[in-house]
Amino acid sequence: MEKEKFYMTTAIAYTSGKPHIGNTYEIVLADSIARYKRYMGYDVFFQTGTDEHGQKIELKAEAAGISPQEYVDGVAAQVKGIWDLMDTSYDKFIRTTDKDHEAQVQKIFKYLYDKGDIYKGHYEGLYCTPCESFFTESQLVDGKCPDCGGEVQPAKEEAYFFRMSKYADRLIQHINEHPEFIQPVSRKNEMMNNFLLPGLQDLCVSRTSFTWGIPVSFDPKHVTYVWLDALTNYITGIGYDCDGNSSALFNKNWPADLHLVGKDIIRFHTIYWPIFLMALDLPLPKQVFGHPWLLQGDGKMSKSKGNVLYADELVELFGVDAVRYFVLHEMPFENDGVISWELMVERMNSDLANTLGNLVNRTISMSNKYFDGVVRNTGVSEEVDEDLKAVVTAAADKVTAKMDQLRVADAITEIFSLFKRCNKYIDETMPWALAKDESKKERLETVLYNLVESISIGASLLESFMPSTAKRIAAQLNTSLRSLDECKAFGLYPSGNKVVEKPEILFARLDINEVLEKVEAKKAAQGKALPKYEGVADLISIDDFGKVDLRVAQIKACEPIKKAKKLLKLQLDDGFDGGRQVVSGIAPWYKPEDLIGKKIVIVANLTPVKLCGVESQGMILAANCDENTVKVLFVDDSIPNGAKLK
RNA sequence: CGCGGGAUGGAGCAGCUCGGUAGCUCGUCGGGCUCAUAACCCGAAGGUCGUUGGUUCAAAUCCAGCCUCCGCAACCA
Repeated sequence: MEKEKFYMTTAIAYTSGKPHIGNTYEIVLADSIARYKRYMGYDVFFQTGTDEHGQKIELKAEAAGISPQEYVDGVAAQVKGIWDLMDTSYDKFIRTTDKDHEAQVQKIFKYLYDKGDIYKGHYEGLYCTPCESFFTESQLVDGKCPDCGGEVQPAKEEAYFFRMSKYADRLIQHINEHPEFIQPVSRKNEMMNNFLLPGLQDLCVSRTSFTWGIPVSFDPKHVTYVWLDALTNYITGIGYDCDGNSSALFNKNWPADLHLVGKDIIRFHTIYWPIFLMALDLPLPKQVFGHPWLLQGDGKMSKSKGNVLYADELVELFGVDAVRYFVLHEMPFENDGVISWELMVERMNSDLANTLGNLVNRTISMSNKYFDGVVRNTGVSEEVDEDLKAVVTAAADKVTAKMDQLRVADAITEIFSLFKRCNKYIDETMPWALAKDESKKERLETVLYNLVESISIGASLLESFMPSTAKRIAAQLNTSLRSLDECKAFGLYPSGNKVVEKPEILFARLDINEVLEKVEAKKAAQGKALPKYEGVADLISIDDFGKVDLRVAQIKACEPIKKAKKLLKLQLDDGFDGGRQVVSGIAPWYKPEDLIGKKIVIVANLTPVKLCGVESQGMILAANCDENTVKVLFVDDSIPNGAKLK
């Protein structure tokens, strides 16, 4: 019988930097699904890869002093390295800088242009120069820029657009007729209500403001803008050809059965991507699953503190399968999961070391102790065996049912229920008591056989999620992992087989304090310690200091900025005509009326910037008292406005 | 009114779509057992399911408002 195909993808990772544990989560989740589908008998093709174009990368490369290509080569290798480290079984790793991908994107762009779905147009609207933003008539406040209140003028900028509206009705119909298309369902309503029903805007698909992208073949000053470039990887990666010469792989696998993406980009995958496909006359993917995020909890880990979690660091401390187990287990289904060192250690100890590791260990130990490792089924059954057998043989179907709904965390829980049942069985049968009675010897053999058999099945089911652990268990039991069907029958472990003499510790228990110490030690080793004043910035010369022009100024007016939570807009008398406007992130600590009239110190020669669209011509000095408190530096009223500090 | 998510015994979560005994893991306490990685098994305590109101015979679950926490965004110059 021909195997049914199953084509699934992850989102491609953006190569602006090293992927952290949250990115890694997606590939591990996808991998466990891919492996389980194979296990179920599907002919799976599993694609992942990297998204390598865009302005951000251009800038990063420039900052690093290398070409964008060199930059993305480096990051892509890093991404692939982590995917491999996590033991993921992808079939194809596509990069959007692959030549065949680029060629196809150009062809697709041209095709859609010729077809009239892409047209050359303009960003047109009322432009606010300081804010560098376009607005529509309705967005204006009193005919002025809603952000800064400044004058706006009509302006336009050339760009290519995709006619989204043309296909909107078809898409709405498709979504309504295929309730399984967007998963979880809660996302479906979000898409419909927020984007589709109000009416789709045409999508800008080219840019002229940067060059690191796929040029539009017939208008090379434009490069293809992100979504047409990135989303198409799902078809180009398996050999789509716009001219009609698609590969056999493509013809077999398209449409995709599952796109696995982060919930943040589900919109692009359930609206823009299907519409692109309609325009190309291709069938739509069967399902898009927007998975939740893995967040770093407890405030002890954050980007700003420079201690973001990376998969390779976690692996170093816990091992690949433990990290796989953790990310899969902590991610319920619809809600975001949390990761912290404490939670990692708890799961390690409780589930992996105690429930699973210890079970394998004690079972093998008893086999050796009582029967020199030989496991025989003597068929001396008792009532208690029945429930064990029922639980064990039912596990496969339960796991499959959960996996069909992509409830990976629940699927794993089912497997661990099996192991827990085994532990209970040991207590029920009390092998050590049987061992004391020579007449119970055969009963004892059966008990141990039942345990070994149950563990064999559990390990087999576990393989998709923790591949190397499953193999290690099988090796210790001196057996091979079972097929899914073989997991539904009890008694396939060869009677008379001999397990290893010395059980290997699968997962060692960890002490949370030791782990935290190691983490601290590692962090300390990484950060260059300053000998005397810890946390103080590098030394500068007096000349460097001289570059900073500090002045006293008085606050004349002050008001909050509507769009911002933390920002206040301050009008200052800095001793110069007209004064100046400064924006400062002190709203959580000061009310405007508390500040008016006060004298403060400002940095007078900072390059002006816009914050939340409001121009700030300097910065006021304030002290970080602790993590959550900022206090402004007020100065003596007798100091004249504009006085320079040194 | 920027977008989104959450609030369920000490901690982390499930249950909510399709109202009707509040469940799991960890922790705590008590007990059992000793094969095993101080592990395993059993039992107990502990919850007005954020708040107010509404619908209903019945609300953790549906509806409205509120309070609060959190992510993201806005480059906290």
